[in-house]
Amino acid sequence: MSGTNTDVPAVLAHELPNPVPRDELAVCPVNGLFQRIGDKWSMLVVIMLGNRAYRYNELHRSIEGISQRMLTRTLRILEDDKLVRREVFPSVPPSVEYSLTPLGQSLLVPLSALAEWAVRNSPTK
Amino acid sequence: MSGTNTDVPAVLAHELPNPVPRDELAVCPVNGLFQRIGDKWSMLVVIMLGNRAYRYNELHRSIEGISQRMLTRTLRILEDDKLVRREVFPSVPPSVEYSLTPLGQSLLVPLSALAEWAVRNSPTK
DNA sequence: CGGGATCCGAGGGGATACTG
DNA sequence: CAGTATCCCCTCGGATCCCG
Repeated sequence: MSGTNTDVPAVLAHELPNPVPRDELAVCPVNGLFQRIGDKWSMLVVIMLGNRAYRYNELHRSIEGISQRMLTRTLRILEDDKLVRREVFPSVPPSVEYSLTPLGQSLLVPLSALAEWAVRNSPTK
Repeated sequence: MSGTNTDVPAVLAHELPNPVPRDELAVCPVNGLFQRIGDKWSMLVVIMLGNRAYRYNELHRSIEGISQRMLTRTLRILEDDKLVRREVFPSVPPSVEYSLTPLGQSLLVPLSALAEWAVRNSPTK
């Protein structure tokens, strides 16, 4: 149980000093990002917002298939992660605009690379 | 239901012809890959195998925290996706070796880019 | 050694209804 | 318009036992 992860790749070596307490592994930023990428909608929203700013219902209609609950939840999480910015315009009726932060935009780069890989290599099927 | 996804980013445009049946969206290779990235262990296994080939229990010990069930499941899925190759050596005791396919290795590139982004931009916290 | 089969809890995610 | 609240299902993933 002690001598594990000794030959871990460089990309993760930064995260696994060695006899890594498994709690540390859960907090690993790489896995953290991977988790977020995995939840059904996050990255789709990021990609949409990479296009331009959207208002709430506009986003809701554009993604079509996402529930209000999940859209809201996804946006809140992305907001907490500083990937998305939320701007409220106190008009009548109220208007809320979502856009990518600089951090969010920077994520778009490696993300697109991955998306292109997926497209280029078919659905594996 | 009809006029949606008209301003979808180029990266997804390939996948969403327009009045997209949501089943199609589920089959989208980009989302497909993202899902797989998200499930707790897949990409960790890919990264490990990016290092070198591993035998089953060796992999099990190296990741340490993964259950047999999930390791097996993850490997099977990755195998179906042609990302991982499984080789059985009919020795006594039996030996099974897992390694990345060329496809799997090619995934490693954009994946590392994403991992580096995650490391560079802290855990957002 | 390399798994498969089964059971179970946690939470991700959809549908629907309601609100400021 | 932009959400919140509730219910409920279903999958993910861990634990445990068993097998060739």
